[in-house]
Order: sequence, then structure tokens, then C-alpha cells
Amino acid sequence: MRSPEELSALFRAQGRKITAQRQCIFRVLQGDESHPTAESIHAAAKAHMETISLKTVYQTLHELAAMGEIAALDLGTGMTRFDPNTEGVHHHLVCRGCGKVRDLHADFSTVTVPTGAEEGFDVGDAEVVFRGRCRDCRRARATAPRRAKATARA
Amino acid sequence: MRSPEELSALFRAQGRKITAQRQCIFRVLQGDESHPTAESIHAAAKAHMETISLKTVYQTLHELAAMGEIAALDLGTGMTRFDPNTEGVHHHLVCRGCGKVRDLHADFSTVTVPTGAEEGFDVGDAEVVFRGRCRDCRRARATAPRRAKATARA
DNA sequence: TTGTCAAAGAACAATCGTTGGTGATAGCCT
DNA sequence: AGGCTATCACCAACGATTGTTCTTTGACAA
Ligand SMILES: [Mn+2]
Ligand SMILES: [Mn+2]
Ligand SMILES: [Zn+2]
Ligand SMILES: [Zn+2]
Repeated sequence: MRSPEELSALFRAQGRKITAQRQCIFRVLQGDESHPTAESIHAAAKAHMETISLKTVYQTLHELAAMGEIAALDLGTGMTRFDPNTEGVHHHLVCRGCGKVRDLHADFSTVTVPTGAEEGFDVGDAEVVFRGRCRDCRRARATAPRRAKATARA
Repeated sequence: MRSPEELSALFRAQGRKITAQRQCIFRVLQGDESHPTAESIHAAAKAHMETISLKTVYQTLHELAAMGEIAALDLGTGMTRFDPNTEGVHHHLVCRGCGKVRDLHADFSTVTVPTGAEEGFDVGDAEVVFRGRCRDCRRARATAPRRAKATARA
């Protein structure tokens, strides 16, 4: 994702309006590596701008995603996660316990993916999602009751 | 997934009742490789049993999933997909156009997944989802208007 | 500056897949 | 047969997301 200033310039160049809400969202996204949800972005934005609406957050996130400035990820946690880091191709570690998402920089270039032609399927891209337990959840589980109900809420 | 007869025996052994609805669902699931949704399973079941309710279908599917007889997959198509094929580990091809899901039997055993310890993340398993276009959608797209709206409905 | 107008925002309701209640009926199993 | 489940129909709720409507605002020209 570009800097808030560059994004503002981009928006302006595309005829979009530069509003305080959008700039606020730009700033909130800037450097956020938590793969936040729309809701958590909204919460963070409200800390700076009490009146900003969730709808506006969704709208702006979709615009940024359509522009390729951020990525919208469906990682099976129930909510769309947004990723301002679109620089390098990377994969994700998803914690089954708390839903936290972390980047995984690993090389899968040597993986033999069947060509689309031979299966009739035009493979666009491979999405590798590793599910497991983050350190915090591993620790918590060590002392937790064995059949803890998976709440899956972040 | 086991045969309808074996499943009936299993249910009986667990104190669950063997009802006509459940047997109908067992039969519908048997050999279905389309990774159906609850709704499509319901539709197929209704063809044999007009009065079966969607609720019962959901309930039975969840029971089967909890028993490990089928898998419930979140492949980002908006609805949970159910997979009666739990025999071999396999991955999935998801069509971005029509949402169809196909099995992909490919060997990723040589992929160097970072060990959980070094990242503090206990990797349970890797889920590889390939997104692209199936043959039908490729054909359709060749003649379709360029900005066709993705309906994502199977 | 100020007017104009489309774009953006706020508030609210609706949507979708799914789950939860209810009470009544039906049917499995001992 | 009798008890206990499962199922039914119905209706409501859920959370994430989107559509609607009305109001406000920013961008640009006069
Ligand atoms: Mn990321
Ligand atoms: Mn499969
Ligand atoms: Zn965790
Ligand atoms: Zn397709």
C-alpha cells in the first residue's frame, strides 16, 4: 500500500473525493500488519474520528482493494481480512485458536502445480493457507480444559 | 464417507436414530463429487422426499462432519461446501467464475514448510486452494463481454 | 469567493447463509 | 406399547455485508 499522501493523490487523479474519513482510513491502514477486519479498522478509525461509519469503511476498503492498493483475503475466519502489504507475494498463517493472521514468506516456486491445460482448469494462483496454533494459543491450551469449544472469534 | 448402510450402523451404534430423512441424505451424498452446498443437498434430497427440511439437512451434515465422515470446507464461495471424499488428502480447484469445485490430487510433500517452532506457530496443516477458471467458464468468457459481473453463485 | 453538482457520508433497513427457538407430530428402538 | 428422539413447520435471530435514502461535503468553474 502506498502512503496516505500518495493514496490521496491517486484518489484525486481518479476523480474521487479526498475526505477526512478516507484519509483517516489511509492512516489507520498504514503499516498495519495485523490483517485487520473491516470492523477492527472501523474501531481504530473511530478512535480518531468518532462519527465515521462502518459503511464508509467498507466502501473505502473495497475501493482500495479494487485499485490493488490492499488485498481482501478470505482466510476462513468468518470475516474478510484486509492486507495493506501487497509488495511481495506471500502466504498466511492462520491461528485456529484466536484467528490471528501472520505473513509467511516462503518459496513455493518449485512446487509442481499441474498446468491448467491438462486438467482443463486455468489456474490463476495458488493460495496456501496454513492453519495451526499461534504461540499464545499454544500456551493457553497447555493449561486449558481439553475440549475447549472453538469460538473462532478474533 | 462410508456407504449409507455403514453410516446407518454407525448412527445406530451411537444411539442416533435411523430416519428416512437421514438415509435419504446418506444416499444423496454417496458418490457426490461436486462438493455440494447444504442447499443443493437439500434440493437433491427433496427430489426423493418432498417434505425434508433444510434444517434437518444442516443438522445431519454437521453430525456427519463431527463424525469425520464428510468434510465441511470453506473455500471462499460464500457457502460451506461438503465433501464426502475424506479418503485421501487432496486439494481443491475453485472456479472464480461459477464456483465449481474439483479435487486436485497433487503432491506437495516436498514443499519446505517452515517448522512451527522457528516461527512460534504450530503448523497443523497446509490448505492449498487454487483459484482460476474452469473450462466452461473459460469458454463462456471468450465470447462474453469483458467486464462480466462475477455472480459467484454456483 | 461563491455557486453548483456529483460524490461521499450517515443512518437505517435489508440481505444472505445459517442457527436458534417453539410446540406438535411422527417414528425409531427397546 | 411406550419413551425418547428426530423431524416438521414456523418464525425469529444472528453477524457480516450491502442497498436505500437523505443530507452533507469537496472539487472545480465562474
Ligand atoms: Mn499478509
Ligand atoms: Mn474434495
Ligand atoms: Zn492464536
Ligand atoms: Zn467455472
